[in-house]
Amino acid sequence: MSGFQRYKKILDLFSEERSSWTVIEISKSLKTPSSTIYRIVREMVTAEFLESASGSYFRLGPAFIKFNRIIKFSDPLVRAGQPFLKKLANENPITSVNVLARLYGNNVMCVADYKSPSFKKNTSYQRGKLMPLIYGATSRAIIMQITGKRLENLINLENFKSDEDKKKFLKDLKSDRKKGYCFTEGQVDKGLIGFAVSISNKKLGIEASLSSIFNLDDFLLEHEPIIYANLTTYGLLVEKYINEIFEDIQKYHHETNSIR
Amino acid sequence: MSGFQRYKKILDLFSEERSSWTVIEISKSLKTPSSTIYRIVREMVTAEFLESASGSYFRLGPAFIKFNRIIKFSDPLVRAGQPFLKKLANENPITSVNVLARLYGNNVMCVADYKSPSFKKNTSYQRGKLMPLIYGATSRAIIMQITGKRLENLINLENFKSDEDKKKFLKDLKSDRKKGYCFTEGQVDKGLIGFAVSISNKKLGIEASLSSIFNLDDFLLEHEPIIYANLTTYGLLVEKYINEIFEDIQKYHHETNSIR
DNA sequence: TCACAATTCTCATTTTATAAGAAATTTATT
DNA sequence: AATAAATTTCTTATAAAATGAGAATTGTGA
Repeated sequence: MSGFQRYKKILDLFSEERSSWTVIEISKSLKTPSSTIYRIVREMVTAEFLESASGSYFRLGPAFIKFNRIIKFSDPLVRAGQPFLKKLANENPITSVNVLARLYGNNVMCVADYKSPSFKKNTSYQRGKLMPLIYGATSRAIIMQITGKRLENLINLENFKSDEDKKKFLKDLKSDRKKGYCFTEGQVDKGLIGFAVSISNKKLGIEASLSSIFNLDDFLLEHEPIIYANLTTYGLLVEKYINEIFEDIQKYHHETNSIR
Repeated sequence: MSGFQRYKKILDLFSEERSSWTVIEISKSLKTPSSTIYRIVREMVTAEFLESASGSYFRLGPAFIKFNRIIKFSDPLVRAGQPFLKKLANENPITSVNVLARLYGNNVMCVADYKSPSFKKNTSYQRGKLMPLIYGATSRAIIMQITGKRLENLINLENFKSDEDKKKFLKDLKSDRKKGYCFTEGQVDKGLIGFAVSISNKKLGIEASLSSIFNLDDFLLEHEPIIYANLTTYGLLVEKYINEIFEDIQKYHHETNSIR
């Protein structure tokens, strides 16, 4: 264990289910002497990546809240897309969850979400949540914009039930790519149906999607055209805004560089 | 520069105003050879604490979104208090911003916020934002629960305009502590007025506050009793729920420890 | 395709981390 | 209040890792 991994391994122990650990527990879990862990934890507490709670427990520190905020207010995708999620929710014909998600390494992560107030069910679509790569429209609209070797590598890391499944998946991907949008039913949460469009910006390295998720019970076929129209319109707008933000950033860096 | 600081120094460069940096820029800024920075940045990209953007720029990575989410769904204060912010907003006589904040090291940080939809003005009260320690009711309700040497140390780090100011501050603190609630006007944002109550849990090491912020223009004296009643009622409820969550955590750790 | 910028690699040297156990401090118990 | 137990820090020789200069490689835009 060396370099940043030393710290990362400790942070990775913390989860929603298990959000506080003692040094002894960490030490046992990582098979590392407690004197070493004490020193490392102390460092991380100083840096506010951990904080000490009661009864010699430690939990994740405020640094994450702080940096999350910086991302939220500066990430071009979130900045451009966030405002449209509420609009989508209001204009969709039925109650919905609306999501911006993007590819991070080999995972799809939800980076912003807005649920209509009347949407009661709990869903997997919440900012920060990792989504399965090959299930759900949200993810599909992301990977359908990826091709060639890169797609192959991504897909090879996934466990398909059978080779048939994999072939079908790739075939669907191809036809969805042509259409420019996609939908899936119950792949992530039972009783939910999702529609999504791709969002991308090559210069910023963004491979993302905008999606609306509905209760299957509420859904009627006649809703479909409106849903697609909304997603397509707002999807394009988000891309346009991302581009504007990109240009702002360019200009800003140009200015600050020339000042120095 | 050693240990975790090595990484922290780099992360600390990123801000809302300047959210992407090239290796060369980092290297200049930290006066460290670029070959070293390249290595460190690579490590952090692997760990998803940074990610590469376009044009050889790097920005904060998805790890922060992930860990922020874990905190949001597991921090006892946020879990207990979040649901009441909306209720407060609905039951307050005038449009308001409602905030849970807590002491982190020498800073007060907002950890949850809910703005009534009709509240138009932008405010400093947003999750993740650091608040000044000695200004505003939000902060006051936190430090008024701290006494003795600890209070002295905290206060000594602050820059008061004069010794008079400092004395007055300490005097106000004392009387507010007796009352159990406090209010301030325009100390953080001009034209806003804030009311707050203390929230604490010794066992969990939580020193926090619940506050409602209003437009000064909307405010009438007759609103005051209702505002205080709401804050006090919900404040107590939040403390009660924090306690319940604490007991759940206890139970959970007891179970998981006895299994091993 | 070429030139230039970005990134990785190599390696001798310096610096830092490690872990066992002792010491100190804090917390719980009688 | 005294004692016991648990938590945390400190000390140290030794092992391991980081550093940085420069070379080598890769990527990129005209």
